[in-house]
Amino acid sequence: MRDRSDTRTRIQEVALDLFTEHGYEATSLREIAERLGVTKAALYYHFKTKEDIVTSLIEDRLAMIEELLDWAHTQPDTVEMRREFVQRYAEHLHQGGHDKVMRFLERNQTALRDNPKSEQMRDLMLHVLEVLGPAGTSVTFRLKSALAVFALHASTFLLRDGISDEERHAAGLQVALDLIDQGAAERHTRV
Amino acid sequence: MRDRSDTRTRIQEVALDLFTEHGYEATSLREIAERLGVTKAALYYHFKTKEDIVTSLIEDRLAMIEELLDWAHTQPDTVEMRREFVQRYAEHLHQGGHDKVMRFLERNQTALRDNPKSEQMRDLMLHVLEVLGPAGTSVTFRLKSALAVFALHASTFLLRDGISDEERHAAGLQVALDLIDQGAAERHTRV
DNA sequence: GTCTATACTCTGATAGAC
DNA sequence: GTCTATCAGAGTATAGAC
Repeated sequence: MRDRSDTRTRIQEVALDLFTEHGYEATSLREIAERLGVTKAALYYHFKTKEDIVTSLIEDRLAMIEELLDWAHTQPDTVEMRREFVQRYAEHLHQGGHDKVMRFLERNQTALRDNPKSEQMRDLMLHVLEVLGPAGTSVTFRLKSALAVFALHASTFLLRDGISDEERHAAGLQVALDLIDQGAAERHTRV
Repeated sequence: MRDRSDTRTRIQEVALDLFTEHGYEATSLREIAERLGVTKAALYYHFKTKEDIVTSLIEDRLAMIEELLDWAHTQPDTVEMRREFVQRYAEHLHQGGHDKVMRFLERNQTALRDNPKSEQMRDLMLHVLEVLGPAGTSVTFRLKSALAVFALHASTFLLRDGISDEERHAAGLQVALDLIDQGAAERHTRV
């Protein structure tokens, strides 16, 4: 992956920024090219289509979640496992800009709904939610599990004032773990 | 507002559906017109621009949140007030399809970022978060307050299986109130 | 209040020179 | 690996008939 050209990487970075800031559909290839100081045609040398840029952005992230899910399926279904799962998830999320990718996907869910890789991501995220809040458990339990994941994704931009990214991540993780613990207490109180 | 023509209302309904499902930018006026069985030009009789359709969709919602914020500012800053605030917010949200509007806005944040009414909504939502988790309180407290609001917005589509909308709303409200209560307990544990 | 017809702009994408 | 030139299609929007 690192033997790719520098331009290719720069295209990915600029595209991710613009897609997240202005939206996928609202960002034209002309805009990306302009910010890079090249022409549209140059982009087409590196990526066959606009959709291909998105695909390249998502792939690493998909692999990481798949790996994490594989691990979870070898573990017993306990609170400790779910805590550990959330911790690993958070760790991976803040590596290699994967939180940026998740933010991009969240903000462009609808525009990307026909993108195969994006569908795959939605599918994997449902599996993540299934690990943290299996079907058959109470509604509030499952909702809290989903919120735990969202807390990790959103802590970066939900907390505004002058605090560092590390503090944001720590707060997100703490709140997520709190939600997991609460779930454990009420998990079987109603179905 | 009810003295408006039926066609106008139908345009709003179809537009909201398509904007939410396929995304704002990805939805063309041709698509909306086709689904309604009219021509593009007919749309332009009722709305001056595509952006105007969005504006008309948001207005009611803006008024309701403003009203709620006005109420909050006459109240003392206590846990009871915040619980009451959340309950009223939830009630308003599920009236007149306002949850649909919020979902549309959440899913199209980026595409709508230059829309004045959408900016106004973001601004009001920051005030809502400020009521529930004032600046100066702990980071986790504020994050939980934000998650409480998100729980209300998201309960409708975060819970998939065969449960009714009423059950979804009830679960969302319960989880939101839980988060508010927790915040009260830890509010001053750190700044 | 809704139509047809049309103007104009921008989009993603391709072909072929350097 | 990047360029110029160009394409067809779709976008929003307008003018004017009915």
